[in-house]
Amino acid sequence: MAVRLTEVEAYTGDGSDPAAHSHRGPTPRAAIMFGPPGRLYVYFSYGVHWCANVVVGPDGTGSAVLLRAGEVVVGEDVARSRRPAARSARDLARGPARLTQTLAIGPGDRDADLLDPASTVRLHRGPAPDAVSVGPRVGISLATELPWRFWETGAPTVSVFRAGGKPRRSTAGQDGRS
DNA sequence: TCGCTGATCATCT
DNA sequence: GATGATCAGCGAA
Repeated sequence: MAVRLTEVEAYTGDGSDPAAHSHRGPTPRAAIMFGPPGRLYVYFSYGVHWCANVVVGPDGTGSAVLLRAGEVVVGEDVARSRRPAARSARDLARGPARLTQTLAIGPGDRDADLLDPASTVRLHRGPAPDAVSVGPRVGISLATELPWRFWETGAPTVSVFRAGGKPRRSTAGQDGRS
């Protein structure tokens, strides 16, 4: 089956991005981010979900692109069987954990080479979208000022913006969430 | 459609 | 011992 990506976020390990898993160096979890580009970085989120990233940049950079959303273009029946909770086609891969569920990506796909035709998960280049929008990343509480989320303008599968979890005391931003 | 809450655990303090 | 790069289900508007 295949999904066309409609929304992604960038994270860098060069020290300027405290929201990145690689920000504290190559810990066991983030080690794959520091490896060669084109590999899959998979992490377990909130004790419930798996999310997928594509490692990018020169070896050792610790940078990756989080796959946030897409639309199913091949194999919608398979996607539906994997995500019975989806109420509409656009919910099949709308959000990073839903995307991995639809693609059946999990811990077994860690460090998969996305450019190797023999891999179970692969990344292909598709036609460029008509327009791309840029804005703040979703669901993080650090470095919210970096406009490192990119999505296809107008795509119905794009995540609704949410500010990060609980406010982090260091930065000035004090919203009323508790 | 919006807002809230529970689930559940690897990672880091 | 606290905290998330989240989602689904619920009730209310």
